[in-house]
Amino acid sequence: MYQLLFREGTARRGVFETVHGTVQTPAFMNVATSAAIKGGISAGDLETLKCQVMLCNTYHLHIRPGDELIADLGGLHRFTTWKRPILTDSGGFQVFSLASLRKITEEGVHFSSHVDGKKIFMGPEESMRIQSHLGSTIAMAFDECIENPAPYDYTANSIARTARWLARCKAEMARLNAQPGTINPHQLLFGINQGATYDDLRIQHMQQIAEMDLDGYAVGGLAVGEPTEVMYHILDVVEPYMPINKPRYLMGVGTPSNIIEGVARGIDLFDCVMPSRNARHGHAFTWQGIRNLNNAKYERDMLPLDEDCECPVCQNYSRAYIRHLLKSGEILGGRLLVAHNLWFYNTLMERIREALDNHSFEAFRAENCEQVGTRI
RNA sequence: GUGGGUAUGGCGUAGUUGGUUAACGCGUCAGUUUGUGGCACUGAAGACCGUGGGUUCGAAUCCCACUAUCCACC
Repeated sequence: MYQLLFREGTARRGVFETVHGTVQTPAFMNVATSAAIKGGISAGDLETLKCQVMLCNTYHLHIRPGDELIADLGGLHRFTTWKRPILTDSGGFQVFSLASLRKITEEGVHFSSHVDGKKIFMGPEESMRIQSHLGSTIAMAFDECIENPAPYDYTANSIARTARWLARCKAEMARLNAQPGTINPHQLLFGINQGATYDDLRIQHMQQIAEMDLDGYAVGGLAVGEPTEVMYHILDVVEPYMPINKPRYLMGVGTPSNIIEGVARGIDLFDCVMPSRNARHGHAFTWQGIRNLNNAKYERDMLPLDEDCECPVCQNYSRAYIRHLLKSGEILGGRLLVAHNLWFYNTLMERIREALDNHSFEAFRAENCEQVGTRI
């Protein structure tokens, strides 16, 4: 149950109640594709890092270790020991990212497993069944994330099919939630807006799925190669058609400034692999911008990653030590950077919420966002 | 001491019927990364090819000497 507390311009401050606890929005969901944050961060660490929601992936967990196995073991919460909300992505994005191995039909998508090449079929019902087995707090609809650029006609056909799939997702989710023995009988379902970069198709599809009265709405198919201004434009275009009393999720986004600009355009939830992936490649997000800890200039730098950061890493470790760990291939280097970056992202959201609470979001945005002044 | 082998960017190597800007891996330096098929990807710097002579239009490549190093033998 989402409650919109108030708005500053289009930006929203809200509270999202779930069976696994409350989420203060705007919020960033920490990506744990295979039921683990890459880089060695545990569920216990995540609490310390101020994470509110963990995000896992249907496709990956279906392939390994198998959703039925996880169901037999009591679901994702018990499996991972994470007690707060979990959102599971539907596998729809893999239709896009594994494009060379797929075949899309009205029924669903035929994949080849990236692990062993085995043929896999996933459609709306399969995705809902898997996510029900996982027992996540929020299930995402099974959609097609259209690649960029995409022809108009292809996009029009695709979003019509994604809408039909959504109806099937909703029916199947209702059926599964009502079944005795379901791990999370209150599992929520979010629909996903598509339409590539076409204003009219985006609006048309948003209107269509808004009528289905789902538990939340996501904007998908963005940050897939289009210019940032185009992404912002699509958000501006779609926002008026998103239900006001439902949480809104911008999938896969983004940089700190992308997130601030997303909040400014009425988005409540975000997720992105950047803080973890970039950390593994040596980048630290800081309030002074990105630092590449591989750079030679940090060789003798005994300052913390970010002098303005209160995270456990910055309280204890120096840039020089972390650079050494990275150069030596020690996994601790990546682990410390991932921890710092997740703290940074979760703290960014905290500061955004504080700014909203103080009715100073626009000032915060102007101070930090690259669209206006640029720091992060 | 005798015989034989080897000497190519920081390290390890490729490169001989002599022919345009000497290749590769690692390392170094820098960049990329947006619902994660990723200790990934892209790019850059860096060598007058042990030293000195010689042959040749032309030598990392052939010849001589020297130096260093390795192996075997006395």
